[in-house]
Amino acid sequence: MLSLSEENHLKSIFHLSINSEDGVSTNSIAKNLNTKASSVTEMLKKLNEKLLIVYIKYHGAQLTELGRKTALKIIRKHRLWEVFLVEKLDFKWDEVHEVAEQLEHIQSEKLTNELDKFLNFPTHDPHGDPIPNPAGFIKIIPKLKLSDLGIGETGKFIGVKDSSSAFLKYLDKRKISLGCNIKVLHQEEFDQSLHIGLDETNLTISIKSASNLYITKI
Amino acid sequence: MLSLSEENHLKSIFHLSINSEDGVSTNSIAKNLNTKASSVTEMLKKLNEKLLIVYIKYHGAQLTELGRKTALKIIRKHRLWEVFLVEKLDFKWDEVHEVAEQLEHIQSEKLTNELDKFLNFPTHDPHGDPIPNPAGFIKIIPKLKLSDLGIGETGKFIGVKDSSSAFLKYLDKRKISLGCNIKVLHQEEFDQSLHIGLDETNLTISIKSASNLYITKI
DNA sequence: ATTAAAATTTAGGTAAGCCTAAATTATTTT
DNA sequence: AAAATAATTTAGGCTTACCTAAATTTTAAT
Repeated sequence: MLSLSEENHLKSIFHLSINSEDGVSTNSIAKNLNTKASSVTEMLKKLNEKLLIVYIKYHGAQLTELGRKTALKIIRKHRLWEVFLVEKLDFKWDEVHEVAEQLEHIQSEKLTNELDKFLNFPTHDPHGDPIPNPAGFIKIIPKLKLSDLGIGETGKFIGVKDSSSAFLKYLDKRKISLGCNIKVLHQEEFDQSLHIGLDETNLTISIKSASNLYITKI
Repeated sequence: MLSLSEENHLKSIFHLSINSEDGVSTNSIAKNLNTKASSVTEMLKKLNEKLLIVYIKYHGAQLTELGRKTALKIIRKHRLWEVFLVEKLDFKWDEVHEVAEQLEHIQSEKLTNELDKFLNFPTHDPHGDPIPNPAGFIKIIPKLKLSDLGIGETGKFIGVKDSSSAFLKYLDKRKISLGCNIKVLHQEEFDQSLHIGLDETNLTISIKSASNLYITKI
C-alpha cells in the first residue's frame, strides 16, 4: 500500500513523462507538486527502492511498468470520480479537480469498479481524457486540437488542454460544451482566428482558444 | 482543518459518549481506535487546545459544542456515503464500513450536500442510524429493539446493533432485510425465543438476535 | 485508611514527509 | 576547456503521530 505522497509523486511523474522522452527532472516534479526539490529526491529514492521508478542520481526518474500501471490505476479513479461529480452531482468542469484529487486516493477495488459500472463504463472524463481500464491499460491517442482541422471539417468537442477556471468559464459563456459538434467555416488571414459553426449559431474564436480545444474528427 | 487522526479521535469520543454521562476514558478511546493510551493522551491535549473537547488530566474527555458539531459533520458524511454505496453501487451491509471510513474524510461541503441531494435527502443510513443535517444537527431517538415489542405488535426493521459480518449474513439467509415489517406472534416461555411473521412466512429467532434488531413501531 | 491494582500520563524514541542551507554535479556560456 | 550558472543532492532540523517503558494518579480491595 502506497502513501498519499507516494501516489502523488507517481502520478506527477506519469503526467510529466508525456512530454519528455527520457527521465523526469527532480525540479519539474517539485514544481508540479508544490514542494521542494530536496523532498522530491528523498521520495525518488524510495520509489526506486519499491521498483516503481528507475531513478539515477542527477538524471531524473522514469516509471517502470509497475509504476506506470500503478499511476494509471490512480488516474482511473480520478477520472471516474470526475465523471461522477459532473454527471451525477451537477459539478461544473472547473469544480471537480480539487475533489477528485482527494477521491482518487480511496482504496477499494470494489468501489472503483462498481462506480465504473454505475456510470455505465465511461471512456472519457469531462475534460476528454481517456479512462484507463481496471488493469491500468490505456490507449494513448494524440489529441487533435480544433486548430488542427481544415476548413469545412467538423469535430466533436471532447476536452480542453488548459483547464484553467477562466477558460472553462469562457467556454460556458459561449455555450461551447463538451460533446457538441464544431464545424470550421473559415479562417481569418490576418490573425488566424476561426469562424466556427456550433448548433444553429456561428461565432469567432481566436487561434489560441482553438488550440486549447481537443476534438475528434467526425 | 483537522487531520485524519484528529477527526478519528473526535468521532470515537462522540460514539463512546453515548453510553457514558461523564468523560470518555483514555483507554476506551485507545481500544476503539486500536492505538495506545499514551498516543490518545497526546491527542486529547491537542483537541483540548483547539476547543473541541474539554480534557481534564486523569479524568477523560468530553466534547464541546464545537467538537460535537464537528464530529457530527464527519458522521453525516460517513452515513451518506453508506447510503450511496448500498443504494447506488450494490454494496452489502457488511461491506460498506471500511470504505465509508475513508470517504468520510473527504473535504468538500459542496460534495456532501450534492450527494445528499442526489440520494434524495435520506434520513437514515443502511444500519438505521439517523443522518445529521448539514449543520451537524441530529435528533437522537433511543432505538427500539424487536425484543422490546409486545405480542401482536409490528415493527419496521431499520437497523442492527451488532453489525458483525456474521450477523448480517445470518439476516441475509433468513431474508430479513432492511425496511421489512416484522410482527411478533408469540414468545416461547423456556428460552424467550420469538415467533415472528415476515411477509408471507413465519420463523423463530432467539431473544439474542431479537435484541440485535432495531425497529420502529408501526 | 492503607495497600494493591488499574488507569493514565510523562519521558524519550522512531518513521514519514516536509523544510533550509550547504555541497556537489551537470550544463551553459564565453 | 574553464568559468559561471543551474540543477540536484546531502546534511541537519522540524512536526505529526505513533510507540515502549517508567512514573504518577486514581480506584478498588482489604
